[in-house]
Amino acid sequence: MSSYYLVKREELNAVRMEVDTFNLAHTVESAQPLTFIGDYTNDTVRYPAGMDYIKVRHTGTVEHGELSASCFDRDLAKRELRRRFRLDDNMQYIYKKINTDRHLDASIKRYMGMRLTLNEPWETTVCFIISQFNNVKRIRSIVKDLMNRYGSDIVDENGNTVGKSFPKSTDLIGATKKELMECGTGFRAKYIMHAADYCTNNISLDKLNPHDYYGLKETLMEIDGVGEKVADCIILMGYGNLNAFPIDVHIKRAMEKLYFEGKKKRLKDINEIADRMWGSYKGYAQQYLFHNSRAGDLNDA
DNA sequence: ACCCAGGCGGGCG
DNA sequence: CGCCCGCATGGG
Repeated sequence: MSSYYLVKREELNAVRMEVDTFNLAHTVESAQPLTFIGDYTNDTVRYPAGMDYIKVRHTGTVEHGELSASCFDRDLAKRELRRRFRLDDNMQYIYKKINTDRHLDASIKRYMGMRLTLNEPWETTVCFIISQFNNVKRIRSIVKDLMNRYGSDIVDENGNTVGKSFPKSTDLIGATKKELMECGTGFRAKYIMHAADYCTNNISLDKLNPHDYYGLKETLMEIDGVGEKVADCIILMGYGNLNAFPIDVHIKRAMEKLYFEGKKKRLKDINEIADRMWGSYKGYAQQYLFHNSRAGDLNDA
């Protein structure tokens, strides 16, 4: 039975790491890794990583606990945890940097241990193209449909299918507009088609320099459907560059309310004040503000 | 019936 | 430039 092999697989390939200042539920609920499937009652999450399927579990307290991951490749699991959940971030230091006022202080206290995640550039690009003018629940649904239709089967060592991979750009090149519409992509179908073509034939997302904020932004915005905000999301969550400060409707409203007495401001002004307050850590500030401003929003599951 | 959702591209003044 | 509009779709 497949369940037997899954148990065995987990026993054989489980990797454990100690982790401080970590909250898995907040990290997943903040809806940045849109391919993640969370099971909060067991404090676990599972998601595809390349042609592997990872299941992560957090035990212990937020202050000090343990992360365990199981997948086919033990070394991959170890690298995955560190990289994907940014375990090398010194959260106490980062909190010191972004805790500039009572708003950030409250958000940090509320979501203590929430991490940014670092995801694959291509997956991040597709997910955030889909995110535009959309809500999180539907974004997740669309991403899931795309994976089911265009992803490859992920199989364990016994040939049992355990999930679907995230489709590569080459997997999506053959997609027709009709098919993409059936996945619920709507008017974004043409963007996905262009992105698949452009990222296969014109640019190589994996070769871009994560540290070159402006260079990244310029290149990413060559893709149809990628503007300022989506580019910043990709730079932050696909390249791990904390200089990015994506300004969506939630952040815009929150920033105007908190720092401009509720007055309407241009994106440029909001970005400037973010830079003054949080400098090269503003990506983390954004994440805490974003999640806080979405609190009580039950639109996503 | 309306409104909104992690915006973007295109067109116009 | 800055502003404004349409855009697919599903859930409040």
